[in-house]
Amino acid sequence: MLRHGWRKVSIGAVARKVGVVPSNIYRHYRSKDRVLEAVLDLVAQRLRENVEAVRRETGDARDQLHRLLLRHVQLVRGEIPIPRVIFSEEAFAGSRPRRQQVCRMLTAYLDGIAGIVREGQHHGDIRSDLEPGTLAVMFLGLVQPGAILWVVSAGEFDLERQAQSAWQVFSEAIRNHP
Amino acid sequence: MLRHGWRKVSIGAVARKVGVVPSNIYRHYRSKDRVLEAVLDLVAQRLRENVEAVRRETGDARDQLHRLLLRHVQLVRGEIPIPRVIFSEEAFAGSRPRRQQVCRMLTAYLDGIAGIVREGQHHGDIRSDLEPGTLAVMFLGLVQPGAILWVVSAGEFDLERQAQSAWQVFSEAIRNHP
DNA sequence: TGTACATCAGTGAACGCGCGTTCACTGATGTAC
DNA sequence: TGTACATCAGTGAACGCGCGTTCACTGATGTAC
Repeated sequence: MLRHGWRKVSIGAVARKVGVVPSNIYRHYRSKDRVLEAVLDLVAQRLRENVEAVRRETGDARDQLHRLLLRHVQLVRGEIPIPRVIFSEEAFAGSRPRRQQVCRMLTAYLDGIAGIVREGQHHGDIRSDLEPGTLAVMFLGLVQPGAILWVVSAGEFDLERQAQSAWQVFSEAIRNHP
Repeated sequence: MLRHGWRKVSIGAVARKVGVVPSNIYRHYRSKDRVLEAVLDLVAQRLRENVEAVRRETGDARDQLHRLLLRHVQLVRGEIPIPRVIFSEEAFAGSRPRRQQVCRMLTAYLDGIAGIVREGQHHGDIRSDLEPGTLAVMFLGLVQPGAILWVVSAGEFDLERQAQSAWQVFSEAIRNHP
């Protein structure tokens, strides 16, 4: 539905997707912008869930990051194409409050990632001389360019492969060698 | 001008920027899509120039990549905000031929980066066990998430600092230790 | 040097489409008594 | 159990704005002779 970015998504398209007539959307949301708000909330929730999930699944920080990476790839490839949108400039499509919402959401996600990194540093699994914030942003960079290539190439680019290869390099780079 | 993505750029805005009346644009371009084509050509040229420039400036592959990174940051922050657009999903804004054009442009840029990596591997400066293509995409990932954060945070995020820090980690990771 | 004509960037008015949004109306479901 | 009423998701028609695009026209510049 959002394969072409939010701006290209008409209320009509949303309505059709839900099996309803366009005007009906306004029974549930004040405006198109408020629909976007709701979708962004949904994505923020997914991101939070992913961070929590990997923390439950394993204790090792680097393993947590690896799993989070795979989940992130799934999110990007998944049925809600908004994540692609969020991690791109399309974030600017909406109103100012919407942009701030995206900013908060990204910051929260980065905090979650940085939190994992910090724990890994305490446990001695991750090099302590690297700033958690920097690594968190780099972490996003492991998927993002691949995601764009995947989209632009109409699905031809092998996103999983790229993510895996990039992860090997990154994982090795941040590893603490005692 | 393109601070809000191509879809938000009206022919009127383009015309105003050039100091001309909207209808006049059609004396020079058949349609809005063709204007985008021209701008994309311009950006492709800038990317090519950057790769060529850093090859001239220094012989060391890792130094070339470092310089290219800084130039890339400048391009993203520069007056032609299209680069931001290209490295995001906004690439989808245009028609199918436009998307393919973006795809070709990115591929060419990645080829240039991979070429530098390959030479560095031959010279023994960069680890030979890493795939040049993978590293090229990773290279883009050193800037891209930062670029988006910079945009979404309305210029508050320190893009240069992030790029520099990320580069340290990446540079060290691909370095060949004899 | 001067005149006639072609060329073409530039203009303003108008058209038309897409799409977000409004509004009066309907029909089903649930609740009060 | 049955009737009256409120609530609310859902509908279709219509409005209006933004914007890409067209068109007839103008005015300056350059070229032919």
